[in-house]
Amino acid sequence: MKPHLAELLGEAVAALRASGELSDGLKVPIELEHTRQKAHGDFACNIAMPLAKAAGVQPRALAERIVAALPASEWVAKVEIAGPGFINFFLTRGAYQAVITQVLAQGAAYGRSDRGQGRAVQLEFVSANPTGPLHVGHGRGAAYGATLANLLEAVGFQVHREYYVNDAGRQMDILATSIWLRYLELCGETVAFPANGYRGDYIWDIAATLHRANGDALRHPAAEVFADLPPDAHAPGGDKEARIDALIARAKSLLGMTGYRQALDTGLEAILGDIRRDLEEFGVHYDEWFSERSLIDDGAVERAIGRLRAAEQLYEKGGAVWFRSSAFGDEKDRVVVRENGQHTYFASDIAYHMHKLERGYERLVDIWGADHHGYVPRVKAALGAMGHDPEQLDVLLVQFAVLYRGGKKLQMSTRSGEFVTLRELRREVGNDAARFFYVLRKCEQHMDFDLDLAKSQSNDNPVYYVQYAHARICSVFRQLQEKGLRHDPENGERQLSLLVESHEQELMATLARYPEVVEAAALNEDPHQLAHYLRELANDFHTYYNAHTFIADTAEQRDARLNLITAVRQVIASGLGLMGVSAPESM
RNA sequence: GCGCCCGUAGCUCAGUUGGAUAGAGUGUUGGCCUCCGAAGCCAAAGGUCAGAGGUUCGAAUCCUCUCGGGCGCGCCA
Repeated sequence: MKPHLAELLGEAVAALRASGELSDGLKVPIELEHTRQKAHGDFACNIAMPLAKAAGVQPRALAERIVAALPASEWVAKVEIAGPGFINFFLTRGAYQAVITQVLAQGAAYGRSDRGQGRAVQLEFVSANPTGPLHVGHGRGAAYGATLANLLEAVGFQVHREYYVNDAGRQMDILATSIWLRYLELCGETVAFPANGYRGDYIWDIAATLHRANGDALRHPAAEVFADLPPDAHAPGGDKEARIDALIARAKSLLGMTGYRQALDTGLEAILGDIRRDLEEFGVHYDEWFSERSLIDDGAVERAIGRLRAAEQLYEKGGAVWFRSSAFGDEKDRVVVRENGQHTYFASDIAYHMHKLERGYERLVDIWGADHHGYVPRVKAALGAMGHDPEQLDVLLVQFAVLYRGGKKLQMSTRSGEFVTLRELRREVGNDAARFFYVLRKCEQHMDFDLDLAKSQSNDNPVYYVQYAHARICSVFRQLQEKGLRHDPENGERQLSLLVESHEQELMATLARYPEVVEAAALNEDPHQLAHYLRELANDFHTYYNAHTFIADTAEQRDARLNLITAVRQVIASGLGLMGVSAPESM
C-alpha cells in the first residue's frame, strides 16, 4: 500500500516538474508515514513542506497543486491537506480488504522480499571463548543475532552465520592448566588452586573425563608442580598473572606437548560441544564454526601482518611491532607482535576480518558485547590500512543484561564460576519466552533481567500473549469443526466487502504493515520492532475476538471473517518463526 | 582525565530516523464469561520526555553545556 501511494506522489511531483511549476533541481525523497490519529487519514506525506521551503512558496499552496496532479487510484477514497501542509490519504475499504487476499495467496511468503537482492552478508555472533558454558549475557547476543539473521534472509540477503572459536591463546592455556590441576586433585594430589584459574564445577567434570581416558599417566607430584613458582595473589608480593603464567609453563614442560594438548583438547571438545548443543537447543543455528587456530595454521596472521607491512603501516618500538592505527581513526597505535615474538589477539582478529573479506562477503556484521566497544575503531582501522572500505564492517554492540535476583544485582564472572547459565535460564523460563524476552529491547539499551520475575511469573511474559492469539485462532477452527461447519475460503474471498467493522479495519491495517515492519527491522538491525509489532497484532486480534463472533450465523459473514483470522494466524506464525519462537495450536 | 552508550508514567520499555494532542506492558482502581479459550477485553488515574540554552514552519528525536548512570581506555583475550 505504501509503495503504491509513493508511486502516485512521485508521478504528481514529476508532472509539476514537467509543467515547470516546480524547478528540476529540488530533490526531496518521498516519505510516507502511518498516521497516529484517524482524523489524519491512513497515511500522511510531508513532502510539500521541505519542497515549499526550497522553492520559496507556501507549503499548503504547493500541497494543493500536488494533490491536483495526483493520478486517480481505486484504493484512495479521499485526499486532504491539513496542518502546515500535510497531505493525508484516506484509503478505501477495498484497499485493506485486498491485504487478506494477498496474505492468503502468499502464505508464508507474505512479508518476504528481495530487497537484499541475494547479496552475501556474513554475520558473526556470540563467539564466546570456549572456556566455560554460555551464561545469560551470551543469550542476548545469541537471540539477537539469530533473529537478525532470519530477518535479513527474509528480505533477500544471503546470510552466513558464523561463530568464531577462540581456540588459541592464553585463555586456552589457563583452561588447560585449570583442568590439569583439578585432574591432579582427582589423582590424590593436594593442590593450591591458582586465583586466576577457572573454578567452575564443569572443570571438575572435564578433569574426570581426562582421568578416565588417561588414568594417572599425566600425574606429577604436587611438590614438583609447585616448586619455585612466583607467589599467587593474596600472598606478600603476589601476582596472579605471573603465577598462572608460571603454572602454564610448568604444565607444558612436565606434560610435554602431547600430554598438554590432551588436557587442552579434552577441555575444548567438552566445552565447545556443550556450547553447540546449548545453542542448537535454543534454536540458534550456525553455518560455520570458524577456528582461530586454523587461521593461524593457515598462515593468515602472517599474511595480514605482511599486508600491513607492505602498506607501510607498521613500525618497531621497544622491541614490539606496532600498527599505525591512529592514522586511520583509532585513538592510538596498537601492538600486533609482542616483544616476545608472539602476535597479539588483535593481530589474529585483523587476520580473521581480512579472511572474511577474502571469502567474498560484501558486508560483514559483527555482534559484540558492549564492553568491547573500544575495540571497534582499531579493527576498522586495520581494514582501512589494508585497502578495504571500513564501512563494509558493521559492528553491533549488545549491552549486557544486568541480572537481578531478590531485587539485588548479580555479579557474574566466568573465571570465578559464579554465573547463571543460559541453559539454566532456558530450563526455567522456556526457550520461547527467553527468545522473545531477549529481543524485546533494542540492543543498545541496557536491559534489566529480573530472574525472579522471569521464573516465577513467566505467564506475564508477552510471548504468551502473542502465542495465545495464535492458539485462539486455531481453537476457533476446532470449534467450527465440532459444530459441523466448514470454512470456504473462496466464498470468504468473495465476501470480503462485508468486513466493515472498525475492529476489522484496524486488524487489516495492521496486517498490511507487516512487510514494512520486517523490512525496517532487518535494515535497521532492530529485531525488537518485530516483537512489538506482533504484540500489537495480537492486541488487535484479541480486541476483535471480544467484540465479534467469528462463527457467525450466515456463511457469507462467517467465511469472510474466517479468511481474516486465517491471515492473522499466518502473520503471527511467520513473525514468531523469524524470532525462533513456536506458534502453538493450543496451550 | 579522555572516549562510547544511556536518561521518556510508580516499575520495565516503545516512539515509524525532524511531524500533528508523547504511547504500550506491568502495577493501582472500577467494569465484562448462559456466548468461538478470561494466559483475554473495556474504562479511569498516572508525564516539566534528567536540566538549561540553541538550530526551524515544527524537537523526546539534531548541536552545545550541566547533572546522573553504565562500559571502555594493556606488549590480556
